Formats: sequence, structure tokens, C-alpha cells
Amino acid sequence: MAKRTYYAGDVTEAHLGETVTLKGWVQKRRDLGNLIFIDLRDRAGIVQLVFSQEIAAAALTIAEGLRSEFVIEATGLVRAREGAAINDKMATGKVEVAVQTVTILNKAKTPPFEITDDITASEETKLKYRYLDLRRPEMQHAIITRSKIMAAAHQYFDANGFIDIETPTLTASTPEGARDYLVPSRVYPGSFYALPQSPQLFKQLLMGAGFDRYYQLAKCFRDEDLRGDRQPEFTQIDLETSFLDAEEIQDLTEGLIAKVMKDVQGIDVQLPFPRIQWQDAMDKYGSDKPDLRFDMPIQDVSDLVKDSDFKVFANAVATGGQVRALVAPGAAAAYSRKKIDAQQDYIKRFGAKGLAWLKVTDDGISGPISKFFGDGATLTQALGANAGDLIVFVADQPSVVAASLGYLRTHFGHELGLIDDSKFAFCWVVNWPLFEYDEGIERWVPAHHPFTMPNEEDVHLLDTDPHAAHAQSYDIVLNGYELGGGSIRIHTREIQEKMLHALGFTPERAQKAFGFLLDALDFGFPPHGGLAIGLDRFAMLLTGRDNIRDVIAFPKNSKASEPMTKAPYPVADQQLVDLGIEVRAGVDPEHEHDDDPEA
RNA sequence: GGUUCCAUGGUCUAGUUGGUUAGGACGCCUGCCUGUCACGCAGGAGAUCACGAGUUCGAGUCUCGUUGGAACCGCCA
Repeated sequence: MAKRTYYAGDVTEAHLGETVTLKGWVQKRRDLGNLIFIDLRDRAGIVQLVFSQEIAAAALTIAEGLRSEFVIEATGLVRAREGAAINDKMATGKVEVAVQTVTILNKAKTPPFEITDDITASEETKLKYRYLDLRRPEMQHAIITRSKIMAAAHQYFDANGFIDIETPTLTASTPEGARDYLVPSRVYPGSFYALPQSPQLFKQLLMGAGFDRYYQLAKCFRDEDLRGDRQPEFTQIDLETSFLDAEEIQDLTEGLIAKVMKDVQGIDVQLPFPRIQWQDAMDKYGSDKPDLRFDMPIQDVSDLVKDSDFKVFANAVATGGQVRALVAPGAAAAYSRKKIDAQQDYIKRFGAKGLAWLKVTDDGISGPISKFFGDGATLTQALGANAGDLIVFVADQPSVVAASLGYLRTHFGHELGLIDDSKFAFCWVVNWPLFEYDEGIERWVPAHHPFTMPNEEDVHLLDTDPHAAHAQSYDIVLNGYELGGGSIRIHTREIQEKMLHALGFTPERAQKAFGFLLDALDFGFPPHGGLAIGLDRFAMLLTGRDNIRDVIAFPKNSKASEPMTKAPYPVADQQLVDLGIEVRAGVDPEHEHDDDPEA
């Protein structure tokens, strides 16, 4: 085998007249008889190979037998393409390689789908043959982008005095938070390790150990149901620092993001990012992760409608709720009654009872509830609505209003083309509540986690009214996605115990679950704080994808299984015996293991 | 745990009131072709209509169930 001189995608006019050796996959064969073109693909791109009698008869004969996805080595002369032969659509379209010798390194069966970016195969098929799907240029780009983000992060942290420290993957189950993935212990039958949901406690303890600035690209595991932006195992860009306040940690994070945006996208982002109070984000955008690529704020009209004859509005305000509105510019014509009803049905899943609406016309307002508001001038002026706009209203408790209008804002943003896809709109959401009420389990839970420090002026509330306290926490948001989050942590036993007490922990339970942390706080623990960024989401957003599967080489499907290896899979009986485990129920007969000793 | 949707050659799909030789595109195979790049032309192969029951003279189509998949809500400290 000859040595490769260039990647196929890197051959340019600079190499004219040069004899090159390329190795890669046959993307496409165009056989014109005694003239054959082969598109040769490797990770850098595609270049056209030419085979003909005049160049080399033997190579032409071999080229006749080439098929899609054969792996070949080709040596030939780089020459210019002229006139109509130039392909402007190809990066390498001004050159081609006249092949003198070609070797088939390996043949290939016809792949189950074409290796092309305008692929039509289902997600299921693509995941089953993931190694083929990954050959597609856009997938290669996604995975390479991920790698570049990681490289930029390593460089940034190293340059800023951070120490890369690995924390355990086999660790202890935590009582709060997501479900843990458990790993049975052979040495202690009936006992289990847990895979970490995050390195949270370990990185705090590293601050206690004096490392001062820690980072890690950490694998995290959560046994919860999947979404487009959620996988059961994912990677965090995790950092923790001592002696820095929230502003300083945000500055460091902005530096990291600026470097990533520059190195990976070539974009100079404007610093600092806007800081938005959590309450303002909820009020104005109906979301704690607002998409700031477009404006379209939610507006409160409670005062304007509380005395109206439209009972739904009046009653909502009278019973402690609110009425808020969203002006969808120019949407009146595009939104038929049927289309609005579809949106109404959608927001019912957030608990909304209905969706009231008005269309603004040249001479007032129209729509089923317009009769309650005269010519509507008061409303349209207050909302800044113009003729042709659609106004939607939700009247309910604040959380329902926020979820519904927050969803609708994003919906209209996309539908009305208000979102510039090329934009990256970062912001910080700060000053979160320390706790939020969980309707499902009917108790207060930490808005972030139980190690988050309350605001200085709210520390005393832990004794009196903990649920009114706000936290020194901050989320970094990009284009409507929670990119990451962090906080200043509690570094004294006294406050940490109060926090756990407020969460309903007895001192005994607190000691049992978090005793090692509480003990550590006794031994001169520095003030500290940090943050974690979701690497997968970051890579997803930078590559313009809408599913994090696309930036993970071997992801799980929506049912948390991996179609290629078929994991998870029942294990051999002997393995269970070794672990002292008996499987009680839920074994799917189709998924039953064969007692293959290799398994 | 819940809601909605989907399953037809290798891939993506059409398939009407239940009666079709299950149609198309891409891919694949054979032949022809010296400037193609979505090559072209001629011909060809390829389907247990996811699985199992049921209704019916007759089911890709209707009903029930099962399995697999996708999205969303819950969940994700």
C-alpha cells in the first residue's frame, strides 16, 4: 500500500500536476462506457476520480467493478477541470484526479440506505447501522464539531489554571433528584453502586481539598425518559472554583463560550451576555430558558380586563390568577379558527382551559370575544397591536399562563419566521427561587439542588420562610435551550443543615445521606461555586440540529435502548448468580437471553 | 405512568366506498455509451403489506390484541 498524500476533500488547485495517493470510499460511480467517474469520499470531503483508456486501461477495468462504499486506494495526477466540466457545487469541483493505479482494499455490500445528506431512512434504520450513518458528511461534521468544542474547552481551562480531575463513575446512589442507574456489587451481594447523575458532590469536595479550580468533561447518567434534547448518558463540561462570586464564575464561563464560538464557529460573540432575572424571564417569555433570537414579549392585561363582561377574564383575576397576552404580528390572516383551535388543544396539556383571541382589523377587533371589548382600542394600544395582528390571551394561574404563552411565543416565532436560524442568542437567567413546589409529590423541592446557596439577604429566611428565599444560581441559556447552570454552593454546615431541614430531612436522614459532605464542611471549607454546561446540547445547537442524538456517536433511541448492540439485554444466569440477583418480573420473552457463554 | 401518531420490495412512499397483476421514486442487476457530477438510454430482479386473532364470499384497507418505532405531557434535585 502506498502512503496517503492527502484527504480526498483536501485536494485543491494548489496540487495541480502533483501525483497523489488517496484512500476512501466510493460515493458514486458514473460509468460512461470507456470513461468512468468515481466520487471518492473520506472524512474531509469528496473529489472526483477519472478513469479512461488514455489514462490507464488496467485501472479502467478495475473501475468498472467498483460499487458504492467499496474502500479503494487510488494514485493519479491532479489535473484541472475545464469549461463545463467544472462543478461549482463541489468544494473540489475545479480539479479531478486522473487515476493511474487503483486497488480495491475492501468490497462492500449494497448499504441499506444511501450514504448521503439528503437521507430518507428512518431513525430506527439509521441507528441500527449507525456506523454507516456516521459516514454521512453532516454526521461527520457534527461529531467533529463536538470534538472541537472539547478541544477548545481543554485549552481554555488549562490556560486559566483549571485542573482536570476525574471523579468516580461507580459511586453512591443519591436520595434526591433523578433516578439512578444502579450497578450491582459482586463483592457485596445486594448492594449497589450508582452511576453519577453529575459529579456535584465530588467537585465540591475537591474545593474542600484545595484544588481551587477544577474542571472535567464528565459523563453523567440519569435513568429518566428521553427527549430530543435528553439522553440517559450525556456529557457535561463541569467546572468548580473556590473564592469566586457568581459574577466571576459567569465571566469565566463567558470566556469559555467566547472561545468555543470563535474556535468552532469563527464567531465573535458580544460579551457580557444579558442577565435576566428569573421572574422577568417567566413574566416576559413564559420560560426560564427564553429564546432571545426574537422579541415578542408576553404582556399582562389583568388590570385592563378584570372588570370586563367576559367572565373568564374577570373570574381569573378575581380568583388570584392573571390574564396575559401575546401579540403575534401579522398572524391574523394566517390563523384560521381551526388553526387557533389546534393551538388551544395543544396548550391544554399545560393545564390551560382555553385560548381567547382577537384579530386586529383596520376598524377595530374581531373574533368571538370582541363584543366584550368595544372597538378594542384600549387593549390594542396597551399591547401595541396593529391591524393584521393576532392577539392571544390565557387566563389562569401564573404557572399555567407562563407555560402556555411561553409555548405559543416559540410557536409563533417559528411559524411567522421571526427567528433567524443563524443567530446565537445567549443569556443568563439569574436569581432563581431556592425552592419550587412539586405538585406531583406535594412537597417543596430544590429548584436546582440542595447545595445551592441562598442570596445573602435571604439566608435568614431558611429559619422563617424558606420557600420565599432566592438562590445564588444562574443558568446559561442559548436559543431557548438550557445550555448549563450553576450556583454558589453552601460551604458551612449550619446553612447546609438548615437547607436539608427545609427540604424535610430529619437530622438522621441528612447525616446518613450527606454525612460525608456535612463532615467535610467542618474542616475549613472554602466558599465555592461552579457550573456545568451540557456538551451535547451545545454541540447540537452549534451544528443546527434539533436532536442531541446527532452529536453523539452511539446514542440511545427514544426508548433508551441501543438498536445496534440491542442494549440493554438480559445477562446469562451465571452472571446473576455471581451477583446474588434474582430477576422477579418484567423479563420480556422476546428479549430473553440465550445462555451463550460468550454473552 | 399518560396522550397522539406511525409500520407496504434494500430505502422512502401511493394505495379511493373492502374486490388492483399491490403503483411510483431512489437503490440494485445486465447491456450500450469518452466529460459525467441527481449522467443518459434499453431491459430485469426484488413484497409473508410488522405479528396474531376476528368480521366478510373476499382484508394492505375494517375491528381487537401484540410487538416495534416517533413526538409530546409527567419525570429530568
